[in-house]
Amino acid sequence: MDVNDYMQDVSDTILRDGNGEQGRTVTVLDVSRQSGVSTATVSRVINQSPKVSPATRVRVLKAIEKLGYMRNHSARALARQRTDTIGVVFPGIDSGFFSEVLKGINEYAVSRDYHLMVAFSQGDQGEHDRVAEYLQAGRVDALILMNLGMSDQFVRQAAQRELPIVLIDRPVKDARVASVMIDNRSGADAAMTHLLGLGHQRIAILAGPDGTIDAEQRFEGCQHAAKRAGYAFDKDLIWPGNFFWESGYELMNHWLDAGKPLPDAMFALNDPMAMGVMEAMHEHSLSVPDDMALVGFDDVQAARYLGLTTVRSPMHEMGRIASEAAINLVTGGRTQLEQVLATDLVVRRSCGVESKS
Amino acid sequence: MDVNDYMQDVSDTILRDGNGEQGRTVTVLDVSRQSGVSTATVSRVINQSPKVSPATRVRVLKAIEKLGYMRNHSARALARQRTDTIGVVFPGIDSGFFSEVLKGINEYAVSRDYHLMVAFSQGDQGEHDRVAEYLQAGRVDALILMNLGMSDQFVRQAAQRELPIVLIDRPVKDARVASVMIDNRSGADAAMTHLLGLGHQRIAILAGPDGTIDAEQRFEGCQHAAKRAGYAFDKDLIWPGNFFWESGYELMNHWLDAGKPLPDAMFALNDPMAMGVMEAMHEHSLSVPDDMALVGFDDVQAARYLGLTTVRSPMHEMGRIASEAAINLVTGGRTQLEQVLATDLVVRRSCGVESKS
DNA sequence: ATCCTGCATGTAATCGTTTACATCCACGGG
DNA sequence: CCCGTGGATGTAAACGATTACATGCAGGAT
Repeated sequence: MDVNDYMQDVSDTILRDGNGEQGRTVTVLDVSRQSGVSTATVSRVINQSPKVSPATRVRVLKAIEKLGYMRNHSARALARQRTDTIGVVFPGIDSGFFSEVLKGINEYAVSRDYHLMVAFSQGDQGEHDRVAEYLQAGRVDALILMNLGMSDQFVRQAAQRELPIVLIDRPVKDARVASVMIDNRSGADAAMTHLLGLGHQRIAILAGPDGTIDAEQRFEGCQHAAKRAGYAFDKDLIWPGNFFWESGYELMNHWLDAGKPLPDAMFALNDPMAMGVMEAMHEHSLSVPDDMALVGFDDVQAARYLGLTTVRSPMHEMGRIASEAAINLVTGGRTQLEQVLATDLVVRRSCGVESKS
Repeated sequence: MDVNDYMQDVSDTILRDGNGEQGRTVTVLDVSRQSGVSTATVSRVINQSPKVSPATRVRVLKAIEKLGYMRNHSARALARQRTDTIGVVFPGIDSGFFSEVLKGINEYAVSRDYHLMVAFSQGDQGEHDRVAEYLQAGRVDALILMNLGMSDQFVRQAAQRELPIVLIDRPVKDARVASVMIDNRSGADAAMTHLLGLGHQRIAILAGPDGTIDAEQRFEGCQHAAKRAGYAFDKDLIWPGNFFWESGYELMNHWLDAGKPLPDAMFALNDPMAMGVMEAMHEHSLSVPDDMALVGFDDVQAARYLGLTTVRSPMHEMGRIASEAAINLVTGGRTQLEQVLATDLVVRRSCGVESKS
């Protein structure tokens, strides 16, 4: 195949190619013929290699334009052994928290020309592993796991396959795994301190499910604040929530239906539960904050709509940081393996302090 | 390379391969050697071809197990000219509607062994096209577009590239493009009829942005119901919303701050706006439904939390149907190109009728 | 014994790029 | 006039699978 056969100016060639509406895919070979260079050079142009003379570069670019060439991802990935894609495992159930994180992940990924492949974890244990397995086999360059329930065993195993892994909202268990967390303790401490500062005497805690890091750390924050203020919890006022809206709704309904007296204030360890509590109270014609002050945690979108005082988790930033960590791990850039992001209290009307927005 | 050289039983071979912890990737060739067959046969086993004797099948499977082989996606995609992946373009801003649709898409896709690649459209026009361009070049087998603002031109263009496209919540403009819609008209009609049936005299409509299909169809539904009931709209009570929470919030605030009298009822053409209205009223110490009945549209998750009467859009099912259509288009299965899904009214307390949940 | 049939399997081309290495050429110094 | 140097470009071998086609073989019909 003598390339010189094609050594004619672009405008000379017969126009049978039309504007690329043909069925056959346009490849680098077509471009190389059209522009009279080798496929290697075409590839160099595509990949912005500096080792191409300006003249050939424009010739190739013209040919690309004319033929409507688009590079084939699979072939490229195969040759380069990278996919420019990061996989994200998304929890099946989501209260808006992870959706927001996902946006952050995406935003940064896009800025580095990476793409996102998402898989949903349906909740049950076996499913978790199966879902993440999808992402093996060279489909993605790195994995971001947003799922609290993912088994440690799996994480380690995956890490051994030389697949960089970033964990969100979950501690590291292994080297080779990066993690991005939020400062649950300080956040909970601040919220608790705020409630105590308002002079509330009987403060209830709507806790999270046992065994999850967030639930534990947030509770620790509460205890720490209480101790510092010399406040002692009433055991009866520590409710066993599970982080779902329903749990707040039902626990509060039971409490009220049983005719028990409301606490002065309640700190629900995440927003959905706080919203469940609000709803139950509303249905009993009780008012937040008049009958009970209420504080949540995370600042999901709906919290603002409901005027819920809460602790803001920097979801968007978590995503960005995780994305950055993942890509840096792939490209060999430096990365801090464990990052803890600050939280801050957002005061709205649900805690009884008047404030804008 | 004589395969007979490797014609020994698996258990005979030297165990220098360990359990696959080596750095080099395990390929079909490795498996073929290990099991004493050709790569073709290995491939046949992997792809569940029936043309393999049971004996060899187990031998190959053992080898795969032993070496920890995982097939390489890029190579497979390159050879088969399919990726088993469908791309989803997700709107940058989302009130929970599209997240839910996405879950539906995923659920069905998983059941057919397809994967999901997502891209976010950041809102501005140019971005839309750029984002969807990602998904070209053989990265995905089909595209599901959830974005209202995607330009028609782009859609047609993409359709010409033989890439099956499914539009969600947006009408077809071209053959070769499937679409999944909801029955906005009937839904709005039902909501309006409900409000009229409750005897409300002054009913406000919080409309959607001009030019979007949903907004138009929903409004038509209102008009239809009104005409049938012999009810005439007050022009002043048709508010120009834009489907965002802020729009409901601000319009209601302005109205109240101006000291104008509340309507008897309001139908916000989507939930976020209804929630904005609720919030504004709440901040003015007004009650829904006592001071004004309120109905929304879509039944996003938060609607339930707020006791908002609304029209349910079958988001999950839309996703499922879209996913099914996309995959069927790829695999050549039959597909109905335009599907309209039914909506139904969900009565909660915001319209003044008492009812459970 | 011969031939045909059909199943199980192997051979090798192919998918579209990338990239290490080889080549070619022009230019400047000696 | 020769040679070394370096920049621009070409050659061809990967990358890891799939698959059309060829082959070999066993068994039944004749």
